[in-house]
Amino acid sequence: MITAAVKHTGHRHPRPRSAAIVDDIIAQLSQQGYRDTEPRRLVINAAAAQRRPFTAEELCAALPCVGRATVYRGLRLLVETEQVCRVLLEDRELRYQLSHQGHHHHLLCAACGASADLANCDVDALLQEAAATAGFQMSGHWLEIYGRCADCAVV
Amino acid sequence: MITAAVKHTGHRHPRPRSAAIVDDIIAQLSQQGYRDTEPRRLVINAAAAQRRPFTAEELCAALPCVGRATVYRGLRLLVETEQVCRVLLEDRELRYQLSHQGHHHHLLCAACGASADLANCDVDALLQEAAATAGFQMSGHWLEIYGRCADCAVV
DNA sequence: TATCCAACTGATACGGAGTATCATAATGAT
DNA sequence: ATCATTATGATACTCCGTATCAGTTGGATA
Ligand SMILES: [Zn+2]
Ligand SMILES: [Zn+2]
Ligand SMILES: [Zn+2]
Ligand SMILES: [Zn+2]
Repeated sequence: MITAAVKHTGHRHPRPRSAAIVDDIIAQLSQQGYRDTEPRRLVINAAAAQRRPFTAEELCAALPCVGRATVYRGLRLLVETEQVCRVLLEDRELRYQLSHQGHHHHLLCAACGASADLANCDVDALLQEAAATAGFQMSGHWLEIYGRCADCAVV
Repeated sequence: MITAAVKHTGHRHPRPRSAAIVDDIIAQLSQQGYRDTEPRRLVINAAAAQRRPFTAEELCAALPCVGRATVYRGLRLLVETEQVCRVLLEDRELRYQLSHQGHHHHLLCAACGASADLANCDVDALLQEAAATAGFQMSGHWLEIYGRCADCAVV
């Protein structure tokens, strides 16, 4: 049986490191009028525990006590509030990962599944310009980068 | 209306303008060992008749006499042989369009659904470089650009 | 032209991913 | 403690795409 993460609010026992993340996200959601519920915390906690971009179904499997619809709703909310990013693999499988805020793109390793952020990249400006040259007003874009991370690189 | 260059192959009755396209694609497929079949021609013809990126289901609806599985298989083959591109909309809906060969990206208009190609863009080199800086070996990428085409631009 | 096999087709059924519904439960403001 | 609002979860559903498989067709060969 799983010993559930007990909610410690201000006493001596240290909580799992992800607890701070969960609290932070819950706080952000509260600010926007969303409630602090047990299933929602479980979803956030499970998402934070993943080491790789994960699928909604993986989260469902990791949370047998949370309804499937609730997991999907939770993820959708987290994406809407930009706490979680969507990641699209080459085979169009949709995965998620905790967001590091701000606009960025993902370097996705085909070998180990790792995801790294590519920020501070002027791709966006370049695209904007290239689009404008074609008389196109760019309002957004979707960019995923596939390959191999440093650890999995082929010599 | 656009008067297309009709390919006259030695007889008097002009065929629909798309016939040349169909013949060309069928020829390419034949070269690779794929057969020239009636349903396959119908799929290619219907694809060529679309003015906007289209969904597989739209093609099925346009081809009631062709089995659904055949339409899907036909599209898959056309994508594999690079006669057709996949286009991913912002809501992750998958659409297709005849390919203009070579690597390129799409400028997708949210207002009218039009798609224009963005070629001759050095985004790829920039990405490659940015990825390399992060120790990442880029092998591919997915990029779609959303916004408004010249006709639908907001002043 | 007849033969023959691999490729193709289409009806059907299946599976995965995500959402609509709706009765019930929990939250948090008062 | 009350109560309106929001959230939950079981279920059923839709949508997209694919596996299956018996029957058909294309086209190479003779
Ligand atoms: Zn981006
Ligand atoms: Zn890796
Ligand atoms: Zn591309
Ligand atoms: Zn437009």
